[in-house]
Amino acid sequence: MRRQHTGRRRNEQARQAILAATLELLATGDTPKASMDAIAARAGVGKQTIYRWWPSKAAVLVEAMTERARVEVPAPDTGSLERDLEAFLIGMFRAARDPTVARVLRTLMAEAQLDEDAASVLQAYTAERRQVLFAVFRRGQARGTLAAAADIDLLIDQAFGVVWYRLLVPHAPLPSSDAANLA
Amino acid sequence: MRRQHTGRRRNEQARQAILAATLELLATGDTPKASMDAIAARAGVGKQTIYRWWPSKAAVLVEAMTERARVEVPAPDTGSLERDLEAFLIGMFRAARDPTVARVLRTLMAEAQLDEDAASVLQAYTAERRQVLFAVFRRGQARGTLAAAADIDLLIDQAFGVVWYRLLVPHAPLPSSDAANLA
Amino acid sequence: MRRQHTGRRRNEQARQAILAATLELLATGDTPKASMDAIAARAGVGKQTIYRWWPSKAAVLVEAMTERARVEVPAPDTGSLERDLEAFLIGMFRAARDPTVARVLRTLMAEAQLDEDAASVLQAYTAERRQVLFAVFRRGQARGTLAAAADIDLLIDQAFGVVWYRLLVPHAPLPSSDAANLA
Amino acid sequence: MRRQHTGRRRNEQARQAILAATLELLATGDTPKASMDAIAARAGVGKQTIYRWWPSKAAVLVEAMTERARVEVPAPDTGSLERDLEAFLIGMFRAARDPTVARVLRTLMAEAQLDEDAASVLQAYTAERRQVLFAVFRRGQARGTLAAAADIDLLIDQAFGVVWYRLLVPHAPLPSSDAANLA
DNA sequence: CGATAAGCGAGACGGTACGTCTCGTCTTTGA
DNA sequence: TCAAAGACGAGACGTACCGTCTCGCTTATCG
Repeated sequence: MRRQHTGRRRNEQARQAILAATLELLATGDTPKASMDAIAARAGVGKQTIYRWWPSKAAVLVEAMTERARVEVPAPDTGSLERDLEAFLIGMFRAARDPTVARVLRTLMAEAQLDEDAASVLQAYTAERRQVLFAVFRRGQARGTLAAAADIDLLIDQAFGVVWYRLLVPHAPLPSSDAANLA
Repeated sequence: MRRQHTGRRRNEQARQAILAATLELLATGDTPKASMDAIAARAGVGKQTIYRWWPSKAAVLVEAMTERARVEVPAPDTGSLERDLEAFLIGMFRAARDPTVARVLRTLMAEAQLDEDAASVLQAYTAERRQVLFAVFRRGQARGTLAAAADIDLLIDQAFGVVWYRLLVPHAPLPSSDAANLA
Repeated sequence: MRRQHTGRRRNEQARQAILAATLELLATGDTPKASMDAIAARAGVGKQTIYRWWPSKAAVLVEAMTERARVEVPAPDTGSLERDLEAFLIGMFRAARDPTVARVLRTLMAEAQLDEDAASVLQAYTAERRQVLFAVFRRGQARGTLAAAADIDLLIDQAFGVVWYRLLVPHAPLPSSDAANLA
Repeated sequence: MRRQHTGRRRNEQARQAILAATLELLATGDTPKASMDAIAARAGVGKQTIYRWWPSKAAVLVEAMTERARVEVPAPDTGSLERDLEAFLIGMFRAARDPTVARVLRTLMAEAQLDEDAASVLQAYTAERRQVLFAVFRRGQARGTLAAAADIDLLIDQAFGVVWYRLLVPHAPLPSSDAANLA
């Protein structure tokens, strides 16, 4: 019988240090200085340790964001499509207003345009987020609040589109009131 | 009286060659190979000639895009807000479907997240594009087709948001039918 | 107690390749083509690897020369000042007649005039070479063959001066017979 | 019959300004900042004006040196080889002690190693200087003070070699006393 | 006096090399 | 067997000069 697992186990402390270092580096200064070398140095970790567990910088970014920042907006189920939607949007807007989260998302997006692996990481992340909103709309259709013919995908894109657009081309804040209007 | 202009004039041929080389490099292959070195080499131009006239890669991208690709969607004035809007959106979607334009826009967006003055270049470009759509909505309000209280900025963000979102997180095409629906 | 040395060790193969490439590039052609880029490319090495270990091109040149070319003229001790001196000079002339060595020395000297820390590299190299000749003259003084009042530094400068001068302003060859005359 | 000379004449003021600017730039600072752009800018002159009259930077250096700095050591004829030689050497040493002259000579030598044209300029300059010393030694032979079999070329090389060597590898000053010793 | 011909300051041009930065991989040693 | 430390090949970045090439203006000579 083969040995199941020898050697040292994954160091949870290191993992935390890496994610923390990533966010800290992105939080400070205007220009994002979050190079892999910088992250490793600040986390007191070898670069290989990062690459052992994450396939790319983007993956680190996503995990840092979802684990430590509060981006995972819950999908409420109040019984009313409008209220569910508004709650979701307000949560999303609030998260996006956090400067660190904003920075992470922007860096992630940039990375995704330049690197194929990063793109698929972002793809996975957004797909998962879309799923939540999808459920909200589906419930609306089930209840008859939303026309069965409505193009849910397009509706979702409108919601996420506004947030991303304001994140990436910062021309206006993201007040919660807009979330309500949008709904 | 001061002399008006001394020294050799800007070489228009070089300028064209640079813009052309930029688009060509972005058009080919999956990974964007549009480094400044590559652009200069392909254009048969010294790197300094690029840096003399454009402050950043982003600036080159925007100029290449607006000059040579057909991204400047006109703002029609048919008398009907709905028709104007639909025409604009369809034009925008069509432009975004061109692979080269898409690549340029994505690269530009990535650059803008990583580099401060790339950001201001993108800012200027989007502001100008927003202006066009702004006029359309204003006319709608003037005619009473659109509620005076409507948040035009938010409406504009919805429109551009959808396009950018689909460009940057490619999960679905940009069919013209969606443009109609959106309107 | 501090750790002695962690991390990957210096790659001796890379070091050799760099020094070899340097000499090869200097050996070929009339105009010296030994740019850092060219050296790195020919050695199959990243430029950073060169800059990690040598502060300047001059440092690479000196090391290439002392390691691979036979410039380290030994200091004989035959018992006679005249014979020692002649042997040293003949060795020096012979080395300087090698086209590659000549090219290296000339490039090194040029670099030293234009770059401050190239100058200190050359300084160190020449100081070490002077030391050898210094010992020869000292022995002469000890034996009484050379007047105690003789300005050894000046004598050394005459010896090296002639060689360098003929290297840098090539108006005549460096026949061994001259070395004898000089002695 | 062909026209002799039409058009504007060479601007002597510009010529002087160029030579002055060259020396001034070499005189200041440790690192030689005498780029052609810098010279032209400081002289208030177009670069083409320099290249119209001098084939290379080295040519400008030589002319700046011979025209404005006092390097042209005269060849005295006192009737005694020893005195002539000493006078010449003292003059040479004094000139070489001037920091600006030293800088010019060093830059010139560096240039000559990297550039073929510069090399021939230096060749011409040194050949002319050698001529002067050659005459001195010849007179010595004529008078019988110097053995007819003496290798004059080698003697000249020793004299110039010492000066150049101390200029290029600055390890000791150039006191006039050494000039006497050398003689 | 007007045509023709240089020379001039200014500065853009195609190039080459520089030295720095970051990426993701590879290697060594200590724990 | 894992982890830190850190060297490695690769390649883009933005800057500095080089020597050449226009521009439009100024100055000289000649028909």
